[in-house]
Amino acid sequence: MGRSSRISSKDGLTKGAWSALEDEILVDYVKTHGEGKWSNLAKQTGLKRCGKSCRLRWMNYLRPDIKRGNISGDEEELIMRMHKLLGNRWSLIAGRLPGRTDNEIKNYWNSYIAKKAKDQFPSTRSVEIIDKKADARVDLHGGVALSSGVCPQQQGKEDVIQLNPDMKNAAVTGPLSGNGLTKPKLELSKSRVGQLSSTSGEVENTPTNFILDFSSEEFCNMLDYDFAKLNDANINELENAIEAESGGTLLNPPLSQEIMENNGGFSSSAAEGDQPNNNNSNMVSAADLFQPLFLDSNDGWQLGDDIDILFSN
DNA sequence: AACACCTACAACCGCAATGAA
DNA sequence: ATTCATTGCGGTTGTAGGTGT
Repeated sequence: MGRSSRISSKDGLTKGAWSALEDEILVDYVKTHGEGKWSNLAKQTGLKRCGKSCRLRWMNYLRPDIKRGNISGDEEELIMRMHKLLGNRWSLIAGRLPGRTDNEIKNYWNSYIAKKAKDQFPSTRSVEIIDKKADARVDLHGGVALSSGVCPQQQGKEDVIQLNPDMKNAAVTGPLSGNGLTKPKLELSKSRVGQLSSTSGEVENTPTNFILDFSSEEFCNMLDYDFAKLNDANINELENAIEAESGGTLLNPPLSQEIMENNGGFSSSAAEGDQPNNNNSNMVSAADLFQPLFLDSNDGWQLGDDIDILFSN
């Protein structure tokens, strides 16, 4: 499997599948010189491979401690849990699975777990959160983290909401643009981000600051919890909110003080390290959670494109 | 048997971070 | 402070082998 054709590039380097002889040269080199200095390898051994290719071959295939094939149930469970927590940070996930490479886990995820999860929740609403800045991505499917990238079976039906680039230091608000339910966008201002973060710790519990003080990970955790309980009623509410907001007017009142008080773990003090409160009786519904996202468009927010949330059927 | 399609996975690519010069 | 090389990461691609028709 994999690639087999051997190509010589313009600079005389070989690309494509590695031969047994090349592997042998690489292994011998690493035995003698240790890992690293990959660029020197080609020079010193005459191997017609770039350093990058050598490193990849060693890390993903030739390393003696690599465990190959048959990912166990325990490993799979761990991968799923880690992915739920970290998104597509394959190297971090691989770091928790001795002998497994990031490439292997990525391949396994893309070819097996994602499909399995899709099959498991074929008709459930899904939500995908993408933190482009942190390079984190979480797909929630009825509360279960799914795959990276493509949301299942709803191509052309995504609603996109773009949030601020850094949950810890920025507000989440702004006008929706786009064409209604098909692809609404939530926008924000990076200049405003600076203003708000400078008042952190002193600000009142406005809905904006409610979101403001969470790291993207904490925010994802909140969404994970809330969306496990997402039902048609608040899906509709959310969709109505998006539709109405496309006119650019204030749609929903801010989160009530009552909601804020009932969710002490979600207060602005979370910035100091509090974790989201997972007590059911104190849960904010998905619609409540997202109400603060739809604020007055006259605020002058500009586009920020570092975090996406996709709602999909 | 032949062909088309699917799956698994090795390898490549582009980008960002890091460190040395 | 800047430039450049190296390293590491995640996304994507290409292909052998498997499976279905």
